[in-house]
Amino acid sequence: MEPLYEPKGVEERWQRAWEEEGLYDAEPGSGRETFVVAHPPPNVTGALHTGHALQISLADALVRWHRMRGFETAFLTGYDHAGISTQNAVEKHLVEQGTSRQEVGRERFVEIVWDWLREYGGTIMGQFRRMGASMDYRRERFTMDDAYVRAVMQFFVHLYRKGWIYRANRIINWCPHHETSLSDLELVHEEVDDALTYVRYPFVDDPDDGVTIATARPATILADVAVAVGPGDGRWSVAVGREVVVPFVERHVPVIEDERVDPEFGTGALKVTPGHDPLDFEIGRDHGLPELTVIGPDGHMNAAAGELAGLSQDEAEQRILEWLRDRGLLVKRESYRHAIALCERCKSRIEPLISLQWWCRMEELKQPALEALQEERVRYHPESQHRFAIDSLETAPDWNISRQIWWGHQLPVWACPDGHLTVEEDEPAACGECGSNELTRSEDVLDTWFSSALWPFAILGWPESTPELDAWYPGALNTTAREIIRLWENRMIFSGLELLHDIPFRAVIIHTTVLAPDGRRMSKSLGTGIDPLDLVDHHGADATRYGLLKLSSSQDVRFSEGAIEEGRKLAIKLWNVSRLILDKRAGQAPELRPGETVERWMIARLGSEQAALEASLGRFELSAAVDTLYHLTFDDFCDWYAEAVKPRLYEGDDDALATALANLEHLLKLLHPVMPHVTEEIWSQFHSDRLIVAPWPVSDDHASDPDLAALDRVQDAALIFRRSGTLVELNEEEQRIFDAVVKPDRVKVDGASVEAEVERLRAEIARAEGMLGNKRFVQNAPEKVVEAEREKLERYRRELDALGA
RNA sequence: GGGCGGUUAGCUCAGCUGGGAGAGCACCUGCCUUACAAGCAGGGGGUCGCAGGUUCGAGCCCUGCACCGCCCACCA
Repeated sequence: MEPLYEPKGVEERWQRAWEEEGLYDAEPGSGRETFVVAHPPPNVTGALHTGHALQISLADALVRWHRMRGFETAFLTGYDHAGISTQNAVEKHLVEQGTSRQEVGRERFVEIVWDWLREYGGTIMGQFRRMGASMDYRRERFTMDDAYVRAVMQFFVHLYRKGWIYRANRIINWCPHHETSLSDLELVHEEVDDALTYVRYPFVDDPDDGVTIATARPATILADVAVAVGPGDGRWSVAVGREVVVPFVERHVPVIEDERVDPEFGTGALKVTPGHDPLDFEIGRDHGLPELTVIGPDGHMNAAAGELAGLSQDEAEQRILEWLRDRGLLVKRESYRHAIALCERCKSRIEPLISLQWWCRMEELKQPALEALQEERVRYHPESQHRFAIDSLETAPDWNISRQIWWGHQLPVWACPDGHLTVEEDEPAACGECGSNELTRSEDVLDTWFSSALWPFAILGWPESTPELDAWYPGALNTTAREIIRLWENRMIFSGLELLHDIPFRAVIIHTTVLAPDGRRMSKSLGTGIDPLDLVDHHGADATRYGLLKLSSSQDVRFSEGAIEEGRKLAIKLWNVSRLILDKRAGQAPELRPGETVERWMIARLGSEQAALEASLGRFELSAAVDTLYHLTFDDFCDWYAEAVKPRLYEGDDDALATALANLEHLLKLLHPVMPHVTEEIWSQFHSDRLIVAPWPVSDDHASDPDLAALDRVQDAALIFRRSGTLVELNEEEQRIFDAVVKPDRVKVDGASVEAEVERLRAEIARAEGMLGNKRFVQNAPEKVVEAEREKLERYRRELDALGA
């Protein structure tokens, strides 16, 4: 074996071999128990980021573990068309080429997107491979594949026919740049310095008096239809029921009472603008107020704004403020810092606009999903996220599923000139109501998440009945980030239950958010991102996987390269200890033939640590799993076992060699799910088959206690010797281990430290005696705790004896 | 404003149902020991955010406070 392990090259070679040899492939109908993971599809234009890398490390470790355990394992992948994000990228590209979406038109634009995707899309799958993700890449799916589109259409028609999809004017979040509506979940909020303007609205019957309101958006005054005050607000009781004059447009509107008005804010009086504010919209609906619109889809003042039509909102605001000043109605302006909504893609300020949109009723759809969550047929991990998921679903508002963009699944809705709507999966020949054959298709496309919601079964061929669907639904688990719970996870669950009457997966693993080293969120725009491919380049995919898993213990964690370096050290250590054993192999076959204490001890340790590892993996606690592997390898396998048997390996002891090979095999298997490449490379040195499909060792969680404890005396002796230079009496076999591992003739010991050691032991003894002398402790503490304390006391006394004190 | 999480060694973090305060990195000391100096062995370093409470016993449980982060959110 090469003295130095170089992951680069080796890793890529195995990635190719595994895939070419079909070892990632899954086939339905094997009859074996299945383990299916429909991995979250990355955006087709996306590049690997830390979140993906962690997600893959996590899912792939569990997948590889199950594959070795003999499950029929399907790790499925593909791409999401990512409507707005992809459209953005292509639009930017068009602008660079001196044209625009509007200029080329819709049909041509969609063609260009496809061309563009063929050229620039899909790079991320190569990056998944580079992480070692053992996905069945042959089965890659895309949410815009013909078959997938049919699934989406069928879902829409299904919901429509059940009466759960409807069209309604609602106030929506409008992005003036993209000229589309956005769901609440596609917004970001940002604090800005603004002004709060106090304006007096004169009473109709007493123009010298009036109601003073506060507004952050004077331009919307033109669309005011009422002034609202809190019920029973003494300050304004004289105003309620009277009419006031809306400035500039001089409209007469009522003063109403509504409990949604916050009396603490401003003057306690709110101008009601249903056309341009979500809260006002609700108030307007409840009070039967008109809904006026003075701002158009482009964010400028529209025709209804009269002489201000065509102006930007800022310009309109200036004109209105002038008007108010001239008439003494401008009470004051004060600086005001507040959060406003922005489009998460282009950061344009969101316009709340009234618009005709398609909605999906949640009331009925979510019920079975809620039951599934409450009964824990689907479980989110960790538990706190389970509660959050239930709460999110309970409070889920109706879902705005239409988008006014061009890239996506066009709604299967056709209108005739009379405005009748026909909803069919395929283009109908004639209007379902009047028979007109002059049909035009709705220009809207569906929210990207509407198609994502079908991912776990649409990729298996639904709505067709396929062997894959039959064998692999429901799947085992899904991994994702916290913020995706509402957007995706919950929606997959209710969609699966609605269409297939079964949950899509049993577990959802909500993974850690990896923050930048300074504690901020990793983001391209902040420049705080860490490119996982750089990590892979420098340290290897194994080390990167290990490191990310190591970091994945809590909800949020700061990235630190130290974790990755730890992984790299582990790979190197494993490589080197393998060289020690394998370089002496000379054709010897692995076989457990333990002759000495230290060998039985190592076998027992492998068994007990395997049990610990399996427990951690079973709980999806990969951080703990990785920690177990590290210490098993370094402390037990290398520092004790390998050191102890080394002399016998050099003597050419066949039993020791065969046993060492078998123990190495065991260790490689345990490490493979986390560090697949280096383990496979070592495995290949003494096997012709592949570790990736080697059987997982038979679980041995009751490794015998005597074997596990066999080295206790030697390890104690080593500690005493290294600290104080005192040799403890050992039996012959223990002495051999001691000599091999501790190498006492090579250790220089500072005699003065005997004193310190005696001191330490006396202190420990005093502490233990104190505890055991405390009657309350002895009476109340669990028996095993007291017993452990007694054993400790005895051991300290023995050690003190051994030091001759 | 709501939800979740965090505050433990210089740094990044473990610490399960209360009973020895830990790991990795960094630092110090000694070792080129025939797998590994990308290594081995040893060591220093922490009133476990603050204040109370429960308990024989609290990093862990309870109450309050402070600070930090993430997610969510219609205070005009």
